[in-house]
Amino acid sequence: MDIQSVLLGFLMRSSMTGYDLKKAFSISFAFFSGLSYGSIYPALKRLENQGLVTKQVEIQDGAPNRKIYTITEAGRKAFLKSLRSPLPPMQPKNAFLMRLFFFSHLAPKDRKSVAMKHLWTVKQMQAQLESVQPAVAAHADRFQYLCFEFGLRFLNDLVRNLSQVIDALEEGPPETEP
Amino acid sequence: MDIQSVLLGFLMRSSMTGYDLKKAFSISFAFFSGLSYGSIYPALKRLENQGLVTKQVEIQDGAPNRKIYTITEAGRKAFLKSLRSPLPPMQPKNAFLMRLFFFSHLAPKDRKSVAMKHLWTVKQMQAQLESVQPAVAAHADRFQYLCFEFGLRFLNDLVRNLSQVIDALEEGPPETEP
DNA sequence: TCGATCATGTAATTGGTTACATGATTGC
DNA sequence: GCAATCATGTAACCAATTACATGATCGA
Repeated sequence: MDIQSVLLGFLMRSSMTGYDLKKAFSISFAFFSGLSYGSIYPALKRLENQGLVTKQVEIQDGAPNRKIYTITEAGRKAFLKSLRSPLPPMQPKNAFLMRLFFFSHLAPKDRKSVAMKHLWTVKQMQAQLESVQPAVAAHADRFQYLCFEFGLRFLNDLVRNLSQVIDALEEGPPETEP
Repeated sequence: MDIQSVLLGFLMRSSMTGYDLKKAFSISFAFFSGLSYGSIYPALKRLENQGLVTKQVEIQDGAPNRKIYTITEAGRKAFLKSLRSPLPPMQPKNAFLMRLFFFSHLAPKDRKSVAMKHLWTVKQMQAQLESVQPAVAAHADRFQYLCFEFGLRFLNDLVRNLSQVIDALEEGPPETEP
């Protein structure tokens, strides 16, 4: 799902500014993605050119004028179409696996160190996601909560998987000690 | 791990051409990444400029001259350094979760359809990875085999996780039928 | 008084992909 | 005769990030 469709998805519920959209996105997708203004504002411009959203300008004094974007009928149609369209083939990129692939070039203690550090960061993510549970439970709809639970299970599985790798690392042929 | 380090990683074992490197990479990393000539050749040029590899040209008649790249001492050092360097914070991007997040806008049967199709593609990947097992067992070193096993478990877990999402989809409040 | 929040946007840069351009050899 | 393999490289393009630019208001 491209950025334009995501923005349309949020605008399905209510009209918003680019700034609001960034916040909504950060809260909801913090775990599995990210978005910056440098991509949001141009995307909104494109959506407007394509007639998928309309813009109302609210004049402000101190700050820049707020530009509130509202989804159009065409926008709703486009969003629903993209929501049903086939998912692109996924490639689970994994920086840690790249390292592991070349571990033969590393001393045993370095291998363990790299792997353990990675496991630790994953556990950090896990803790962080768990800590958000009350907020999610309060605001998410049924499907958004399913996303959250998917994330929890995903990280749980990842921790188990990495732990097995680390175990296998330990079991390795005992290297000659000095 | 950036592209340059990966190329150095392969060159640690033996000298190769850009063409060979692409093949080596495709075989080893097909599951979790991809690389094209459009990034390999420029990367080799950068590595050469930085003195991390040297180039020997083998004159050929029909085809373009083969350019065999060999890693230097500086290259080995750089590779080992990058292998031990901290992993960048990972973000498990997931196109399916984006969809799921907005599922409330979809009819129940469309939800199930999208989710089932995704599950099917993941199962395809799983089957494909399993089919490569003999080749991997024959050529991979200990750590490369660990990568392979990680991949198998990863896909297995993903299938379980998605199945649970699909189950929850079915359990949903019965919508009024026409 | 300092940082956060509100609010917009552009320019430079990154890190890739896809398509284009070339052309001989080998196996089916 | 046609597809695949060998072998290099560039140019156009794409989607995104980061840094830059601006500036008021409000709470600790």
